[in-house]
Amino acid sequence: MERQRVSIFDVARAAGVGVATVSRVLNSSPRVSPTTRARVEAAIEELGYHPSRLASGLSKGRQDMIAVLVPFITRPSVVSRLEGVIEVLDKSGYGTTLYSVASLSQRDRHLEYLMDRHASVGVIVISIPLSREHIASFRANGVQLSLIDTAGEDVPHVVVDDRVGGALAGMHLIGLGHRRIGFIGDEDLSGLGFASSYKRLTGLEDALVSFGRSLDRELIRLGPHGATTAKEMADDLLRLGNPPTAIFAASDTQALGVLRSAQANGLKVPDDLAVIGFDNLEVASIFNLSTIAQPLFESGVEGAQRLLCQLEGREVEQVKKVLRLELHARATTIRSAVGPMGTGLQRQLSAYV
Amino acid sequence: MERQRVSIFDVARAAGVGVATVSRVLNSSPRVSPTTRARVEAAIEELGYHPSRLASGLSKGRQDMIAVLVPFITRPSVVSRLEGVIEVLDKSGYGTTLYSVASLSQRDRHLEYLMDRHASVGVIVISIPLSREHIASFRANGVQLSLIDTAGEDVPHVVVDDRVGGALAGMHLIGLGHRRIGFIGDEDLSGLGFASSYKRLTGLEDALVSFGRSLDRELIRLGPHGATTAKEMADDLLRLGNPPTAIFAASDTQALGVLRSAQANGLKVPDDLAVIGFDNLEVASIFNLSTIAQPLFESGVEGAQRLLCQLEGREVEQVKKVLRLELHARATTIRSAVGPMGTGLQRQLSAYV
DNA sequence: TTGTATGCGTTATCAT
DNA sequence: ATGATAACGCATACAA
Repeated sequence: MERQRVSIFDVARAAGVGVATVSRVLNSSPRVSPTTRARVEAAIEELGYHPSRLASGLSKGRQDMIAVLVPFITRPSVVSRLEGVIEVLDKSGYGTTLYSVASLSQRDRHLEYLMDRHASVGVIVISIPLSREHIASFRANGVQLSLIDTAGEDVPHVVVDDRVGGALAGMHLIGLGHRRIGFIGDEDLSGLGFASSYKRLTGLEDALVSFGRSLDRELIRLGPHGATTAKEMADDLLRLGNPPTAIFAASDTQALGVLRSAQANGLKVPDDLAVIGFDNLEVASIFNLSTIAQPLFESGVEGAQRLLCQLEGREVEQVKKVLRLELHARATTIRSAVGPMGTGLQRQLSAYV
Repeated sequence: MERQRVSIFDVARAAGVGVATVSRVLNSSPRVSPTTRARVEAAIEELGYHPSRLASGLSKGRQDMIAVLVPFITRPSVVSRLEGVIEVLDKSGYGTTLYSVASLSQRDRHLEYLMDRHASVGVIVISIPLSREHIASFRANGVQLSLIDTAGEDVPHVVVDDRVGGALAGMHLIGLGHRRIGFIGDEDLSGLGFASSYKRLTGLEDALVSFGRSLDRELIRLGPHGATTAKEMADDLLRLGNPPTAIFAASDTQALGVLRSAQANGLKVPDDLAVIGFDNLEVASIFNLSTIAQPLFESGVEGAQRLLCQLEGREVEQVKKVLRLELHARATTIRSAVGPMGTGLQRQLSAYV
């Protein structure tokens, strides 16, 4: 048999006060004398009382919940960001609700629900582009918004410059003498409009153009995100009559597939093929993979803090916050004593952007 | 300015009916005539009405929310499970709330909150051991429970037999002629009581004992989960006067670290050192890593389905569901034409358990 | 089949 | 400083 819920009324009776006083104690209002406060707190402890968020939310007209909208929770980069978000939210007193979206319809369904102030006070969106209308609706409904890895007009967002990141990778490879540079990136099958892979490619083009060269369409392969498909695309590239001498992968996960392809094809890295990724996941340092590092966890922390900031009524000082990218040149682009899996001297050319 | 919320009352007025009728339509009660139903639905559409989960929950005495308790969201294995859970929950009509726990105090805080029927109708716990008292409390409060990768008396749970998995790995290595087998696993710093690493070690011991041998404590290293620390532990093992000829890592992530260590130390895999992992993450197939495969995503799907089953009032047919483990013998234990990173013949000895 | 009225557990507005 | 009471939006027992 389920025990009866102990309500604010029970506490009030036990403490010999009115419900309003108990409510004041709960919300730490200053307008209550120390003695009664103590009595109430004792009663709360005694009865093992827990306030109902439901009732509180209904009464206040909004729920003390923060929703987090994420795509493809399988991707390590998304998970790292989410981790940062949770870290902050967890000690904030707000509950965290997770909404995973993998398709347009799912996105719209979730967004429509989240517009409701009864659902959450604030929403954190990770890597999912929002339309002007979406943002306007949130605003109209009084639901705060904080964006991570995606931009939005007049909405606090924390991003990196993917295009600059791509250029960084390109410059690095060009500086090493590479002229035929392949690219392996994402094809956006979901229709959600992920742009980071494309932006990184554009950055690569920037780098090439600045050296009087241009992007070779033949050396570009786009496909579903993942190491396995990346390997297949790299195989494809390496089978070309005039294959690339370097490959820039839009993520470390994909770079792993490229690495795998190189070895399967008997190519030495970085001599026969140079490889650079993006993200700087743990696996990158393990495999001595050159990469463009971006602060994933920090982006989550930052995004969550900015939402909390708004909820406290403070203005976010810097609506658009750009996090730094950093080139980590390791053994898959730079020859060292021991090769890409070795422990040789690991040069970290940190190019701060 | 925030627009006024449209409530069930507005809909009732617009449709010229009572609120109860609207409520019946919303909850698809059969006790409403087709014509009025149509009128009400039209009004709902017209006004863009969305029922408030808050109010509904308060009225019903419980929220249509399902909480998911997860540890270390960074681990790919946990993420895969969570992915499965979300996949199912997402099309169930319930909301999904995520609670991440990394410490004992965090676990207790979250559990205490989740006991509340106002917080959620059901709770899914991933990989976190629950005490008898915890389980009893959930039951007393009428909150349904479903466990994944952790056991519980009389509570539906889906698990694998980690000990058998360890034995499987052990038998495989022993069968290949290895006698000095090292183990690299997790040290449970959190105090939460994760046991899978330990169970896998016990399984390895079972295998050794069945061959008249015993576990060599000298060859065991436990440390914080991660590829980097695993590499360090492997380095340590390989520096031994009489180093192991094979290493069983408690997870693929850790096996990656071992692989890295082997190459850094100039050891050929699998000739100088055989390596086997656990989980069969995507990275395992990419790197041709031998491993004990467990159905991670499926465990999430199964766990979520079992909770939904209970919520529909049906009994879960099989309280303890054991998922199958499978040995994938690949190039890090079995010599092939191209070695661990190659694409040679990939034998998959599937030992169903 | 449909409408009325009450309760769910809080917060907030009044009084006192 | 404190207490009584009206919302909050919905579900449901009861009445019609």
